[in-house]
Amino acid sequence: MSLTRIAHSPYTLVVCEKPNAARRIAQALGTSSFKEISALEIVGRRGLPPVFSVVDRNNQHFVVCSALGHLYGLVDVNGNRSTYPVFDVKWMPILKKRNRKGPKTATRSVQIIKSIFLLSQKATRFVHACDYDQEGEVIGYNVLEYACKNKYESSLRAKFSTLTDEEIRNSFDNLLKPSKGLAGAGRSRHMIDFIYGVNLSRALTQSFKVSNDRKRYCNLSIGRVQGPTLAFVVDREMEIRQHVQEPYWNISGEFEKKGHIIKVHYYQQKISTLSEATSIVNACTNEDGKITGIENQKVTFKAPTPFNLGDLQKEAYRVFKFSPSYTLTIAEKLYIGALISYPRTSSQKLPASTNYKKIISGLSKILFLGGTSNNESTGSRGTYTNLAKSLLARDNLSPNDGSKTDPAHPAIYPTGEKPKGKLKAVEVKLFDLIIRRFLATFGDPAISGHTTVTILVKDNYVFRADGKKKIYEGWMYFYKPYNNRSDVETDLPELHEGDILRNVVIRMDKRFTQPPPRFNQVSLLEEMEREKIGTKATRSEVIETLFKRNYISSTSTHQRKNNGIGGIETTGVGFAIIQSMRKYMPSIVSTDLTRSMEKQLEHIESGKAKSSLVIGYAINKIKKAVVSFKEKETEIGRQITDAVISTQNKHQQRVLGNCPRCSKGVLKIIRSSITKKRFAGCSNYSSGGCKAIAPLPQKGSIETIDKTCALCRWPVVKTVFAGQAKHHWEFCINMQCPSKKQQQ
DNA sequence: GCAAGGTC
Repeated sequence: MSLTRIAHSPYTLVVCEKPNAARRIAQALGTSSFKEISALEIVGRRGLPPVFSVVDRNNQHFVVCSALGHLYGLVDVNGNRSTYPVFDVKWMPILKKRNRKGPKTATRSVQIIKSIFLLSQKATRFVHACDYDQEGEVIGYNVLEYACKNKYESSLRAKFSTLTDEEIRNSFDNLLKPSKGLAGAGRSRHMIDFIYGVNLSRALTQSFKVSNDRKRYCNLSIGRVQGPTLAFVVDREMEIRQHVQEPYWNISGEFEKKGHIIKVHYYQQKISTLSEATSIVNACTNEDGKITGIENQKVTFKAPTPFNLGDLQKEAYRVFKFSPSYTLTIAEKLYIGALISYPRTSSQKLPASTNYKKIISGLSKILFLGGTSNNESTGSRGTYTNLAKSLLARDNLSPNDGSKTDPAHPAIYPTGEKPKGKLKAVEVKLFDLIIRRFLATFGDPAISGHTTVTILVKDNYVFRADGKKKIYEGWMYFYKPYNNRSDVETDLPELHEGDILRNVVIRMDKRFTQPPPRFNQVSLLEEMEREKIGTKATRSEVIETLFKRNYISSTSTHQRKNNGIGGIETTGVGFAIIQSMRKYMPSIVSTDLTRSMEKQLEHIESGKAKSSLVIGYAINKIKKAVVSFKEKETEIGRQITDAVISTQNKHQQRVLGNCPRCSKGVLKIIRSSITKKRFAGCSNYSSGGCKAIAPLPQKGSIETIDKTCALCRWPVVKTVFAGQAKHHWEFCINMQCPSKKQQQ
């Protein structure tokens, strides 16, 4: 341990939230002597956040250390997961891994805490320099209170919103008092979420256990964010089921001028009765039209805004069909590879201090060999060389910043670094999307011309024809493979007011009103954003949890409509959970809990309310709910149990689906007596000689999800690897499926 | 094998 090496002079210990921030802060503060000390020298362990020793402009000595997000979390003092209610909780170092056989092993958090403790021993002053938000305040509070031993009150707070040299130096020149209110509010938030979530989750799990005589186990959960999110899906499901289709009629037709066919539609989009529609069609059939108006409009589309995490997730879903959590996982890898900036941001703004030209010329050197299908690279030059050139030729570059901000991080942008190793195909895809989006934010507005022609038939019936033409490509040049608006131009011939058009045909189509579309992963995420539940970094995880618990599932292929692929529907379990919660703890499934909690926390923050009282109130409420829940335990359990068991049975069945080859048998999971490996084979093999066969992964559980591949009609199944339920994987079992060829 | 929130 070489604490002696840094402790020649008295120093201020600076506590940061994450290693990156520590490095930036040390760089900004330090003058010439910038020293990095490995954790190996402090606690004898590698792989922990580095510590920096710097001397600033005023010759003050700083030692900058870092947490790794939350190092402390709440634990149930009792520790028995099957008892509830539990109100006796305390803050403890987060222990993630434990040895299966032996005692708990010290984790990374414990090692970091130990190293910060040692550094704190010789510090004369403490600066809290975590992100300036509620969670950041808590992270620093816990480090200063527990690791540094009661130093929060005497510490000073560095307040900055971006990690630029200027802001950091400025914040250290103007250190504030710690925000006790903010820390109290944050810690209360943890407490309330724990008390509600853990107690109700245990209550649900227990009720299932007792009502099936403890034969089966099913992990059920609910919480302040899970509850309302599940309720969104359940309520939408109800709306869809209760929807009554109403018919309406659409009238369209074709006119002709000098051999050009012009498609027209009746000005009124929906005609509600058959008689009205018929009378219009009858009246207009074979009647020529006269142009009474031509309106030309120039429509401009501003460049897109820089990505924040939500925007990136939406776009990656739209163009690649990546689920939001998958996108975050890939983005994290790109971030760790130093290819993009920090992805968990809600900001749509790029800092003015960014050296755009440097990044862009860096990007122009990147070349994806056969990576993206859509580069316009020429010869051996980089994938983005041409795009970069056209931007670098400009005098000044300013991105089209959006309105959303983030206290801790700028929008997502590529760093301009070249990938060090070979990227996976999905990483290339997401990286390409981020690069092109970044380039496109500097582009000019795109302009297209829209023409609306009004056609009158028998002086009484109004039809319209629309034309669309690209006038100026602007930013779309950079974002080409991913442009949303259809590039299809609808051409109109040259037309003038007063022109007579020959009537070719007028027709009507019967349509029906549609129920609202099912949520997909992205629209559910958007709903959570709108209702302000969860955070940018956790929303997609919560959706994954609902899948993992079998509360929600992807709709079967044949049911896919409206919003296309990946609709989410609720399962029987999801229904049962929401029903029983609505009965016994209605606030947990509505967004009210979040709303009222936020209000209480604001009061704590401003000093108007005491956190102990707010938490006491929450405890009281949960106590009452738990009592009435326990009384009805068997009754609730029965409701949930039926749903759980039928879902479990469904998932455990060995039949994967109908055999697409012989259409008589079913594909079943079979274990080979020779190789002991499992595979899918047709039940019609011995009697009918059907040789349909497909390999299956040998590890993990295989679940049927009532889904058939859209391309080859073979069953689609889901595998979950033990302990990694988050990363379940759906695939068509047919090795010859065209979808597998497309992916190569 | 319980929440939600940080970060790797």
